[in-house]
Amino acid sequence: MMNMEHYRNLKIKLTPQRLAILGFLEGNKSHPSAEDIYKSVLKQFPTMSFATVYNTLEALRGKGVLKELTIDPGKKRYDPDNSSHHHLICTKCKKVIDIMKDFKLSVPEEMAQGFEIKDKHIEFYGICKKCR
Amino acid sequence: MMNMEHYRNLKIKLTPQRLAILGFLEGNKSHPSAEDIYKSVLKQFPTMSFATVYNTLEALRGKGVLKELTIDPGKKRYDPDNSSHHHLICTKCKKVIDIMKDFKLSVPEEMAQGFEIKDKHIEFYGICKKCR
DNA sequence: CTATCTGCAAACGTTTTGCATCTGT
DNA sequence: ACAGATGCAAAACGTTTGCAGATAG
Repeated sequence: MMNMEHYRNLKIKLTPQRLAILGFLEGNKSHPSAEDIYKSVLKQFPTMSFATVYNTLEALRGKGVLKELTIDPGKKRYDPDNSSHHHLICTKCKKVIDIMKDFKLSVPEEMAQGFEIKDKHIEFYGICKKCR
Repeated sequence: MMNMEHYRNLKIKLTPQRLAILGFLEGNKSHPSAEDIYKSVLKQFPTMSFATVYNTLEALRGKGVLKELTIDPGKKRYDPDNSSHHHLICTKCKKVIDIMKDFKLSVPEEMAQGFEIKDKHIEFYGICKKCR
């Protein structure tokens, strides 16, 4: 459980709406979309708007608190785990699970065309237990 | 250079618009968006519409001629190379180059939560020669 | 001949923006 | 007090759809 001090260290204004979003995201492994987050927080704050959701997500991304995932065509999804890890995606139901393993991959220099490689993300695709 | 017979084997109607799209994609390593394709074909066919672009791309995807890439948040990009390969993306200018290497990766069973893994795609991120 | 495709315009889902008001620090 | 956040509505953006007319096979 994250404490208030942890949140204060983010140096962003801690409004009730933002605390609700942070609370929803904390430990959340569902890789939610903006709408998932909006719907959840709407229960506590009936005046919540998408503007606030996106504003908060962008602020948190800027602080390195979360990652924007582009695994879903047509919508962004968010991952509150900012550590380096990978994803396994069910191609039927779009469920996403974390793969917490550090793969050491080397790209031959002649393939990299002068790029300086900084990071990587692996998407594994498959069919989950339920969908099989 | 693909010949007409190759295209006929696709068993889709070969309209002039479709041939123009196929011509643009052939050997194209730029990973274009729908708009890139639309703009290019518009020069030859001033009445070209996005409906036709998307219709054709979906038909070609169905035939296994191209891949839809989700590397760019907010828009799909298309890769006329349907073989298994990976991508190196410049985080500044969004340039994408192909990494034609077969990485053998194993996901520990206890991490896979009963998924049947079928495929994978690696995105490498970096800064390209020009942007450095 | 006819199943399929084209092109237009409207609709859609997601994300962004402008702006008046409000609030955490 | 005031920099910065909220919430509403409108706009922007990429994509999809409905349909009347056109065309490849």
